[in-house]
Amino acid sequence: MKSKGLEFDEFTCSTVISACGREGMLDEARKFFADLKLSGYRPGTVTYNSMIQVFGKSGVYVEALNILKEMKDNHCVLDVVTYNEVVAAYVRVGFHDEGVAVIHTMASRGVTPNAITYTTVINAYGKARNEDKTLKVFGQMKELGCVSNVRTYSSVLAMLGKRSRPEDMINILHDMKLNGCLPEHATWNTMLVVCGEEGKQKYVNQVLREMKISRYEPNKDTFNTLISAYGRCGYEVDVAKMYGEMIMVGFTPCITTYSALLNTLARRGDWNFHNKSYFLLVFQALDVPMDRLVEAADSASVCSSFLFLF
DNA sequence: ATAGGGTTAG
Repeated sequence: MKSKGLEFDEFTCSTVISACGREGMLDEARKFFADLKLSGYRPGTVTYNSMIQVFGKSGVYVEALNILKEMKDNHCVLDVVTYNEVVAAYVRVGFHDEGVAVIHTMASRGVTPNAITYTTVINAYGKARNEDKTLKVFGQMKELGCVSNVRTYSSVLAMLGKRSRPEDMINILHDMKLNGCLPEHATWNTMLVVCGEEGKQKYVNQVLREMKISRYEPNKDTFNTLISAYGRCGYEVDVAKMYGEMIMVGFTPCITTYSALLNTLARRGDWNFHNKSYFLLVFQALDVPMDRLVEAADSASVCSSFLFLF
């Protein structure tokens, strides 16, 4: 471009800078940015934003804040992306409360926080298993009239999953549908993952009902997740039912499927002959190929005592 | 042109 005498613009600069960031080439980004300015280019909002992203994503938040300061000193306009990057830079290093503070700052400066802003902090609080703050920010978002989307809901659901709160998850799912937000494949998988302990099979059943109401077509992953979920609850009958249904609708079981079946057995822990014959009968009735099961056991490093069962 | 998320075994 230079040899042809073409000038760089905001498109060129942000593209180069974010490419450096994706590859973790911080020094190259620094040099490119410095050279730009030396050549007389005045960076605009998008170029500054991409620089903030580079340092924010890599956890060098002090440098991200320095870029922000330079941006202000040069009277460059700060937009919603700028603030969102600053929020991301803070939460990246665990400064969640500082991230929330940025939401207030931006609002007071006339830049309205959007779903991305809120989802960034909601997700961060969720990953930190901070149930109270996750829900608090989620509530504030709603009060201020910012509409949640599927990503916002996913973050809240993931947090509730980590905290084993299936009732709340189902409430959130209802809220989601009430707001016309459609659950995605992984949303359903997330819903199913929590229902782990004894007695939780009713939640798996409930989620399954919700799926049907939503006319959701389970894919292969969903069936694998369902088999695992029922397995974790110790509900072998439904494990078998799901396996059968999976075959019926035409999905080919894979290593994950067999591993989930194996782990259903392994979880029981009592390796007496009675269980052995019972499951072999069930598996045979379902046409589960034994060689595939052994292969799964092998690849999944299931304990040798389990292999002994066969 | 730059910003946020979730996925099955153990």
